Amino acid sequence: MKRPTIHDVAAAAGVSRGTVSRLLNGDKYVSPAARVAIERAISETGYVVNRAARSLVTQRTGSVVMVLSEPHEKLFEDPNYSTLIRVAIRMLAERDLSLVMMLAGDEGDRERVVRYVRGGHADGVLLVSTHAGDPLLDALGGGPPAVSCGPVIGRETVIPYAAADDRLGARQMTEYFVSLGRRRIAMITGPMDTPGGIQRLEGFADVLGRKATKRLIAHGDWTQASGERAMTELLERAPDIDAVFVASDLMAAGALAALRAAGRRVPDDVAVGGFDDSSVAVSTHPPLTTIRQPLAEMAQQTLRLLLALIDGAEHVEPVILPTELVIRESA
Amino acid sequence: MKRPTIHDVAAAAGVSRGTVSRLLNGDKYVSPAARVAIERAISETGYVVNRAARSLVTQRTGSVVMVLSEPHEKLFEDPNYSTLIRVAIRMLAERDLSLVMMLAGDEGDRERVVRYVRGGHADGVLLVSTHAGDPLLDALGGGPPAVSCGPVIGRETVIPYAAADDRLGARQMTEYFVSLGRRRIAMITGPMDTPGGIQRLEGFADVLGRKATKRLIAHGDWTQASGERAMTELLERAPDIDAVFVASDLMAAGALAALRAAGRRVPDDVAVGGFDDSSVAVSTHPPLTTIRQPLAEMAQQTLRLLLALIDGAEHVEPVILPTELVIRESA
DNA sequence: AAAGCTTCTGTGAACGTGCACAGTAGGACG
DNA sequence: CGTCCTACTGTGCACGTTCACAGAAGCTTT
Repeated sequence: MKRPTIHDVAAAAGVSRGTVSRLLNGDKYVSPAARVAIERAISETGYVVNRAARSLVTQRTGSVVMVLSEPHEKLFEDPNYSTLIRVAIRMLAERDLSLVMMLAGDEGDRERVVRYVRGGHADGVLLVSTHAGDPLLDALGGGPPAVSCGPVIGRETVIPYAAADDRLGARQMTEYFVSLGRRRIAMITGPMDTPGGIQRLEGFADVLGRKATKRLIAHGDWTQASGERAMTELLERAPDIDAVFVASDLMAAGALAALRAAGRRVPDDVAVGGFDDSSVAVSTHPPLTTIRQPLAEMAQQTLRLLLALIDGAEHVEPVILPTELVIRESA
Repeated sequence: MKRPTIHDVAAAAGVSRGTVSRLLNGDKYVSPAARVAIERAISETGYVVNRAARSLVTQRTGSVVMVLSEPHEKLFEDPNYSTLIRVAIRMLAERDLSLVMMLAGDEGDRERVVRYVRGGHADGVLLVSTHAGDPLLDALGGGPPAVSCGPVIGRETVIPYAAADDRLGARQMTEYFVSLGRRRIAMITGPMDTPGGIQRLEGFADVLGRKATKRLIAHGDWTQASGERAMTELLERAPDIDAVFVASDLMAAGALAALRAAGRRVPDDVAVGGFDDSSVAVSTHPPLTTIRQPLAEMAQQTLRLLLALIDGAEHVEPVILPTELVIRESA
């Protein structure tokens, strides 16, 4: 019991392969009579086009590969990914493209990705959380179009991306602290080799100017534990702080624990602001005032860029989307 | 500048297509001389086998499709998925299989999945959180092998799966409460049409017997808000409860909020136990005592089953893995 | 009536691979 | 010396599709 081919459909409809193919590929020049006959034949036989055969001649694969560069352990800690995957599947499906996933955590992985992509097995590449200076970026050049969700920093040849305006978000939070009358405002940043690490600190400094001294700034690595450590450190260095802007909700959860351990009340003694508006923001006590990124729109725009490039656009502009302050109880 | 074909490699190595093909497919009967010549030719030309052409003749696609049946909004709320995806990519890559993702949230999605799979575009199917009575299951019958991560309940034709022993986990937590001397132990379950909803309640009842009265049981839908509601409800019905087993960490976070609102101290007045050992378990205050599922091993076993079936195994047995009690501060 | 459109249809070739088969050379064995 | 076996190699075909092309039929224009 073999699967029906385009031949079988053509025979059942009393036309030739060519006509069926034209109908399938949206060509004009198919008579109404042929059209209905073929459509009936397709549903009768349960025909589904064979993508392998199609790829062979069209030189297109009908798939886009999403490359996850995150070190394996912390993959998906970020709710960002789930939204991106969901939106990607959805938008690609509309164009009859499928999403294949690959990891690029170590050298072996990266090699595999390069072979796959350069071997012509994907029509497009969707980079996620690729780090600056990742050799993957160079290796991928010259292949199918690639975009990134979130900026890739430290590159001369810019790769198109859509991202939230991290700097704006940081300004919003810092300004909110100022408007609350807080005077000694500290910050816990992310790693300084990531866009989020750098830009959120920039926004913070934009507002505070020279008041953003080194003494009031500590660095974390996005993990909850690092947030706790950084907060403890800050309290030692500057016991009189009355607000702290933490560059991610998860680190902010850690900071809350450290503040509690030190006997500070939140927000009475110290106001705490997070970033991301992730699910932990509402499970902490008190719930976190934070900055919401338009995750769905970021994902949509990223895919829009990629699809445009796949369709042959020469060049696309990066997209930067505004963030939003979400006020809860921690500030 | 076309990509090199097997022809080009053969020519460069001074042999025929057949010999190159044999080397590529691990056939014996390739002379050492030919072997080195071909290997050099491959690396010189940068040859990568064309999967489409291969699929066409082998009738295999080299890909496995992961079907996410979760309603879209709550997709990936569960850290389970990230582990599964990671492990799946990894184990499939070892066999040179790629992972493609599809959604099966609504009727249109489901139709697409069925067309894709029945159209012969996947060598295997990896079902995730498929609900009982999902029409997808019937539609997929007769196609390539399918397995599920987590049991699919209420089916006559059982589909192979690997899962954590939910019932055991629930017993562990309940027994722990008993050992602490708690007397009025309540439970907040998941939806009763999911395996986790049913089996965690069963384990609870296993230990408490007739003491597990309806008055002490409330139902949630896995969301934090539902946990909060259920807890409030329980406190009204039975103000004297001194412990509550919540079927997921996220719902437990909601329950903690309700308890705090009611002025109960945790764990002094009421002990709280969660389930999953997800990331929220450590961001709540106090951190949750919970049940850890061996996520990585569940994923590995699920993939092992699938790969065995793809390799032609007639039948595989479901795998049930033990859970583990993780004691933190909430109980 | 001839020529030229427009609309539609069928056909052969090509995409790059694996597989079955035929064939060759060399050694072992009777 | 002939036969058989082993180790290896080359070749034709098929997989299912799209695309370019040639051509037919009907209509309009010259």
